[in-house]
Amino acid sequence: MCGRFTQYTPKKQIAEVFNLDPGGLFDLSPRYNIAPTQQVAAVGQTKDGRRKLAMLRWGLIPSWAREMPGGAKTFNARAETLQQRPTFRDALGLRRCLVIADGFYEWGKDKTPVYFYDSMGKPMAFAGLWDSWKSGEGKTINSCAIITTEANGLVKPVHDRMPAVLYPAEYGWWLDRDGTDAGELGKLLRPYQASLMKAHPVSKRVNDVRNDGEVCAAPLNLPLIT
DNA sequence: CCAGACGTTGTT
DNA sequence: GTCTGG
DNA sequence: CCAGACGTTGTT
DNA sequence: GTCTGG
Repeated sequence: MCGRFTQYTPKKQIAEVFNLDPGGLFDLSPRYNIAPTQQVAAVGQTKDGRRKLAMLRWGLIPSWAREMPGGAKTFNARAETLQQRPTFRDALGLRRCLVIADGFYEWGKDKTPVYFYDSMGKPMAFAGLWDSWKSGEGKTINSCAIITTEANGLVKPVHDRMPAVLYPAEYGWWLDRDGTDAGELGKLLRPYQASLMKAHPVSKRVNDVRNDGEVCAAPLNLPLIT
C-alpha cells in the first residue's frame, strides 16, 4: 500500500532525472509527509511527446463523477485489477503519469511506521494514473492515483503491498501515449528490486499529517537534533 | 427501462 | 464502527 | 495512510 | 461514462 510519501529532491535534479525542460518548471518545496488529498508532483506527456511537470490532487476523481467525493478512496489502484475498474480503465489507456517521490512509509501491524527509499538516495517514480474533473461551477481539478503491487522482500515483513516503482529505462515506455497495450504495460507494474532499496523505522511523528520536515523520515535510532 | 455504483487496505 | 479531512 | 469527528439550537 | 441489478 502507499498512503504517505516524501518528495524533497530539488527541481534541478528532478529535471535531469526525468528529462524535463528546465524552463517552465515551478518550485518544489521539500516535503516529508505527503498525504492523500494533497497536491503531488507528477510527470506526464503531452500529445506532441513533450514531458510536463504538473501538480495533481492525490486521490483520483473520475471525469464522470457528479460530486466531489468526500474523503479519498481512490488514492491507490491495484495493478492486478486496473482493467476491470471503471474508475481506472480509461486512464490506464490514455492518462498515465509518474508520481515523483523520494521514499514512502508503510505501517506494520504493530503500528510502527517504516520509511523505504532508494539505496543510492535518488528520486523514485511511482506508476500513476490521472484524470481531469470539472465541477458544476466550472472549476477543473486534475487528480491522480498511485498504482500498488505485491510487496518485495524488503517491504513484505511490514506490509504486503507497495507502490509500483518504475526503473528509469521504463519511464518513456510508461508515458508514451501510443505503441503500448495494456497487457504490455502491466508487466512494468511488478515489485521493485529489493536490493535497490533501504529501509528504517521512523518516529510516530509522521502519523499526524500536520507534521512535516526531515524528522519524519529520520532513522529512529539517530534522531535529528531539532 | 431506471437506479445506483464506480475503491483499497487491514483486522478479527 | 464508520466517515471525512489532510 | 492516520487523526478526529460523530449534533442541534440559538445567540453574539 | 459504463456497467450491474432489479
